[in-house]
Amino acid sequence: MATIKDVARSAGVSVASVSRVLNKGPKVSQKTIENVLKVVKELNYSPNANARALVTQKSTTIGVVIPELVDPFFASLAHGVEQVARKKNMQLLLSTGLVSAATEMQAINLLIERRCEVMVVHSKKLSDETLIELANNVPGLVLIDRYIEAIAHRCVWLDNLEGGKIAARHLLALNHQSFACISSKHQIDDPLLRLQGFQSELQSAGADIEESLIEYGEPTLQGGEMATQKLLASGKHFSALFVYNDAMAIGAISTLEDNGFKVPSDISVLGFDDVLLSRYSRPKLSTLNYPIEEMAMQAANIGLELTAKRPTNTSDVNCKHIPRLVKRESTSFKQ
Amino acid sequence: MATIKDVARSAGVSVASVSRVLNKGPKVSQKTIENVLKVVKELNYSPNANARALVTQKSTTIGVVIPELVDPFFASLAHGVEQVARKKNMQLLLSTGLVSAATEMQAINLLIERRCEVMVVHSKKLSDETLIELANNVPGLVLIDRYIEAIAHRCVWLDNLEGGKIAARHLLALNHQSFACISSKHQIDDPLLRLQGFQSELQSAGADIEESLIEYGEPTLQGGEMATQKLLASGKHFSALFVYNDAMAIGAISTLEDNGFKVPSDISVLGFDDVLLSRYSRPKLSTLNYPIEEMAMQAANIGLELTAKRPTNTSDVNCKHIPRLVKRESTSFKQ
DNA sequence: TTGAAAGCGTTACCAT
DNA sequence: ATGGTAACGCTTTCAA
Repeated sequence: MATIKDVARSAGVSVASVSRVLNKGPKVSQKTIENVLKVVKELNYSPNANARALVTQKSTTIGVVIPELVDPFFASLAHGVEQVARKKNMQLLLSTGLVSAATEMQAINLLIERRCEVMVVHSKKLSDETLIELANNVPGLVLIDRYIEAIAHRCVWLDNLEGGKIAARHLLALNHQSFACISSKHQIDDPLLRLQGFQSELQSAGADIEESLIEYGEPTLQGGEMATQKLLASGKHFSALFVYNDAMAIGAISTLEDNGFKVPSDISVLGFDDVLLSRYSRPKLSTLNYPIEEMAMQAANIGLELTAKRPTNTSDVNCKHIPRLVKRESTSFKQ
Repeated sequence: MATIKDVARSAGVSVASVSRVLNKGPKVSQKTIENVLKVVKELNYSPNANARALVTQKSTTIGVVIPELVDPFFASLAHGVEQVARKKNMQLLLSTGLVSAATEMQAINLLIERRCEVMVVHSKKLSDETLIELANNVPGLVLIDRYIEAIAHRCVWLDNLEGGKIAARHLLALNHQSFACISSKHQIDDPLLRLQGFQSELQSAGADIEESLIEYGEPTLQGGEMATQKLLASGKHFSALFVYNDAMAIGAISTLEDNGFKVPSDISVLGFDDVLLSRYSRPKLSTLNYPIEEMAMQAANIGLELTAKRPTNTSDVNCKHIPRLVKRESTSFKQ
C-alpha cells in the first residue's frame, strides 16, 4: 500500500507538501495541489489513519460498550451514538459481549487502548468505585443507563422508579383494582426499581399487589410466556398486568389469549421500553417509552463536550430522563 | 497518559524490556516481569493501539459496512461479524448510513484508512466494476448479500430467486390457486428476484398471478399496510399472499384482519427473512429464513483466510445460501 | 510556497 | 536476559 513518501517522490515534492494538500493546509500552490491529487489517484493512495492518530493524538473515534448488538434496545443505543459520530466525522468502535464485570472491563480497556476520544459505556456489572476511577482517567467517558452520584454529570439515565409509578397511575386511572406484575430475574437495579415504583404508587392509592401475583422470568418472549403461565396457575384473579419489558409483555399477551383471556377487555397489559416490537404486536402494546436513542445521542455529545478544549458549562444539563406513557391498544378501562 | 517510556524509566529498565513483558515475549526474567507489571499498574499504563498498529502493520480490526444499525436484519449481520472478531481478539469498526453510492464509497474508504484486516461490506449501490476494483486493492474485503461473478469466491449471498420459488411451492402445496404479492419499491435486485422466482414457479405449475395483484411499498410495517389496502381496494380475490419481508407481512396481516379477513383461514400470508419479529406476531408468521448471521460469520472468516499468510484453499467453499421455509401459523391449507 | 527534520508510541532487530 | 535504536506513516514547526 502506497505511503505518503511514495506520493511525494512520484509527484516530485516533499512529504510536507503532500500532507498539506491532503489536509487542505494553508499556502499551497494550485499547481502543487493538482499535481499531488493526480498522483494520489494514480497510486490509489489512502492515508494511514493509525499513523495520523499517533501524531495528532486524536483517533476521531467514539467507542461504545454494550452487552450485545442484536437486542434492538442496544442497537438503538449504538444508533444514537453513531448519529453524532457521523455528524462529527468520527467513527464508531464497538465493544460488546458483556456478561460479567471482567468482560465489561475488558471491553472498556480495548476502547482505551484505541484512545477513543469519547466512550459511551453501558455497564451494569462494574462497581461504582471502578467506574468512578475509570471516569477520572478517561476524560471522554460517559455512562448510560446508570446513575452514580459522584459523577452525576457524566451519567445519562432513566428514572425507573418514576416509570413504575407512571405505570401504576395509568392502570389506576383505568379503574383497575387487582394487579399482577412480571419482573425480570436479571440481577440489575432496573426491574427492582420499576416494581418498587409500581408498588409504592399502588399503595399510595390504597391498592396493593399480592406477593403471589409477582412473577419473575427471563426478559424475553419465552420468559414472558412462562411467567404468565405461572401467574395463571396461581388461580388468582387480576385485571391489569405490568410487565418488565415489551418482549415479555408480548409473550404474556400471547399466553393470556391462548388461555381464553381477551386483551385488553379481560386483562390490560402494559409493557416497558417501547421497542419496535410494540408497534407490531396485536393488540398494539401500550408501553412506557424509553428514549434510549436520544439518551445515547446526549451521552455522546456530553463526551464530546468533556473532551473539547473549551469546556462549555455542561454540569447543569439534565441527564435524568422520565419514560413517557404510550397508550396503544393493550390497556383499557376496567368496567 | 503514560507511555511505554514512562514505564521503562520508572521501572529502571529499557523500553524494549517493557515491550517484551507486555507482549509476553521470550527471555525475560521473572524479576523484570513483576517489576514492570507493578509499574504498569501504578502508572495506569495502557498501550497505544495506534502506535502498535503502525509498527506491526496490523490493526486487529474487522470493518463492517451496513446501511444502518437499527434494522434488526443488519444488526444480526453485524452481530455475526462481531462473534468472529471476538474469537480472534479483533475489534469491530462500524461504518453505516448508506443511502447512495457516494456514501457507500465513503464508508468503505474510512475502513481502508483504518487499515482493517478484513472488511465485510454490504453494498447495493456501488457498481460491479467499482467493487471488483476495490476487492483487488483490499485483500480482506468480502461482499455480503451480493453476487459478482468475477469475485465469486468473495461473495456470500442468498439465492433470492430460489427463495421466491420455495415460497411458491409452499403455497401451491397448500392448495392455493389465487395469489397476490407485495414487493418492495426499493430499487435493488432482491425484491425483483424473489418476485421473479415466485412467478416462474407458479407458471410451471400452471398457475399465475395477475398484474393487479402485485403491489409495491416501503419495506416497513406501514408499507405493508398501505400495499395491502391497495390490494384490497382492487376488489380482486386471493387466498395466498407472498410478501417481500417480515415487517411488511406483519403490516399486511394487521390490515387484513382489520378488514375482516382471518389469517390464515381466509388468507395465508408468507413473509421473508425470519427476523425476530416473525416469532412475536400473532398469528406467528410463516416465513423464509435468511441466515444472515451465519452468512456474516462466514464472510468474516473468508476475509480472515484471505489475509492469512498461509492461503488455505478457500476457493471451493460454497458461498451461496438457500433460504429455508419456516412454517408457523400464518399459512394453512386452502379448503 | 516549499522542504528538512523532529517526534508521536510502539515493536523488533542487533548488540552486548 | 537486557538495552540501544531504526523504522512504521504521518503532521507540524522552523528555515529557507
